[in-house]
Amino acid sequence: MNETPTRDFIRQIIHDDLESGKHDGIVTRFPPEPNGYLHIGHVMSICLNFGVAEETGGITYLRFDDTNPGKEDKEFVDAIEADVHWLGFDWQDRLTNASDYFGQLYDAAVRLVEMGLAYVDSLTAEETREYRGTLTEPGRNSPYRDRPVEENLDLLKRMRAGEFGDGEHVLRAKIDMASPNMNLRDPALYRIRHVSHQHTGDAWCIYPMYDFAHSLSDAFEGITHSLCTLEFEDHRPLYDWFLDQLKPEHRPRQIEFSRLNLAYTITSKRKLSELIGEGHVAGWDDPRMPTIAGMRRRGYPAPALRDFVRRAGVTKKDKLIEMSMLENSVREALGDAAERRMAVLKPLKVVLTNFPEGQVETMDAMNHPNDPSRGTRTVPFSRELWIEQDDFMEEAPRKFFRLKPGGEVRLRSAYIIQCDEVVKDDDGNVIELRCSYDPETRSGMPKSDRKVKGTIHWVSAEHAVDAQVRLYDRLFTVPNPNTADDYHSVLNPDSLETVAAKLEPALGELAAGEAVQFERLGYFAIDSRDDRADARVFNRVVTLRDSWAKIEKAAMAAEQGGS
RNA sequence: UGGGGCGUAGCCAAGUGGUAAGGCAACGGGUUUUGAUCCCGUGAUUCGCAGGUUCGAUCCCUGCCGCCCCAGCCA
Repeated sequence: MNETPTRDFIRQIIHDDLESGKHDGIVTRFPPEPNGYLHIGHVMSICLNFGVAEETGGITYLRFDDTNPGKEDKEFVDAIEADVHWLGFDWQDRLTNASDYFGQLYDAAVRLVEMGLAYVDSLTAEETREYRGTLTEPGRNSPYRDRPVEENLDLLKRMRAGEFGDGEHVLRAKIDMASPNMNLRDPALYRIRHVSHQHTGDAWCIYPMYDFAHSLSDAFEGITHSLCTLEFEDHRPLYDWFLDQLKPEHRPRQIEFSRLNLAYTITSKRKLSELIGEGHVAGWDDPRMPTIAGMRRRGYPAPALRDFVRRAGVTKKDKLIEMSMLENSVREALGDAAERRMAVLKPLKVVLTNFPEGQVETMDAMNHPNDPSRGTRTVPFSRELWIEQDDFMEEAPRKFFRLKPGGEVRLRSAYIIQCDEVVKDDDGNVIELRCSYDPETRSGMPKSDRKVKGTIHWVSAEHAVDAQVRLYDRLFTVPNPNTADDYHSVLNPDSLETVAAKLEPALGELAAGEAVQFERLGYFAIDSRDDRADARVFNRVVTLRDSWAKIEKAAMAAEQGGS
């Protein structure tokens, strides 16, 4: 897997800044708000910020943007740290919080007041909205806008001292109420919130707003390039305004790139949280969730996620990337890494009528057919086997290479068998196949290379390990659930199917965290939450590509086309 | 109808004055004891549209069209 990034427009700017000597080293930051779990969109930002620093020998801060106590939680802090580490990045001792700078931020606010560039406003929230104007009409100055500096200073000190209730006053920058850029219409700098903060406790009852805190925190940390998403583009004039007025030692530059959206998913923290609350998924780490925790539990390898965002690229164009691109990265990573095993998801009994009762043979199966150096494992073989229901068809089309009445098929790493008799229950359902095996066709024997069209997987019934296997599909039925009137209406009711599977014995001892390929089916990983030694639980990471499914689908479409 | 962005194949994405890289998907074919992997091959007379400048434009200019973001004391 190629992890070398192409030089996107941001890396080009950084390259140029190093070349020109504008900067001697690069400093970036990943600044999540700890109010939810990280998702696939954040992976892009993490890889960009940490990646760009790694590539240039620079450094990256993990800074929690904790300016809004009440919405933020320690659980999210811990999850975010775990997720960033798991993705493969290390901030070393550079873990900071916006709250670390509350003192400096307050001093900066006082300075703005002293410079006549900020004032305490006493309008209500509703009044403020009315005064702000609209997209097409300018706003009006607040009647409190021209309070004298001394009065502002006094009021600000008393706000900080806790003399006022929530919402009574707010500190605002004095910029331009007629600006076509709404962000410049005297934005709020501080609001009163009598809420204790996870880090600062009750030391403060006024908290800084994002724009003010972010711009200055970047400056305090010596961030050279502050990379964020497109919706902050028209905040940049404000970001720069703080730097222009306060002239901190370091001057960071904000650069915006487009968010990464994945088809058939949503990344709104609010909606994700609702899915959990309403019980549509089991939690933030449900394997169907587009969260890092969910994808990890599902079994996506971290390198696959990194590869995926590298291939998606960094640009300013809105993107909605197809699921197949992510799946390709996952399959590519697992194709090399995962050892092969056999498992039957929907079992159908096969009895080998000419195989001695009670006899057990031991087959050698390759752990990785594309890499013989990874050795073999033994698989028991006996008179009664399980095969996949889908691998038998009573009335099969010509192109069906699997088992059919009177037909032959090869059992992977074992013998060639022939289907002699189909046993049905009273309702006509096929419940058992009576077959005969050809003793001369055992894998490795001279006659084993006899030409047989199909090869299917199997598990010896008496040796099979029972397991629950969870088959996941996309969470939504439409590519862009965000455009639906109500995303609930496009939830995929079949996003999870649970089956009672039969596994080859070796899978009973598989270590957690190790993904394997169930041959002909897909990649599977042990569920980190529900698996037990005596009750195995596997998650399907992703299916294998399936050209037979395509042929079937095409055939069905042709039939319906009514020729 | 204010401001800020963006428009290159179904989805991503290079190229930015010299005659359209690459990946994913799709579709053919070959190898194969996974209908997997692997390998080979197929796609833009054209870069949102219309004019203009130029010997020559995806790239420069003008106009138009479409999509996204902004009216939290959220981030």
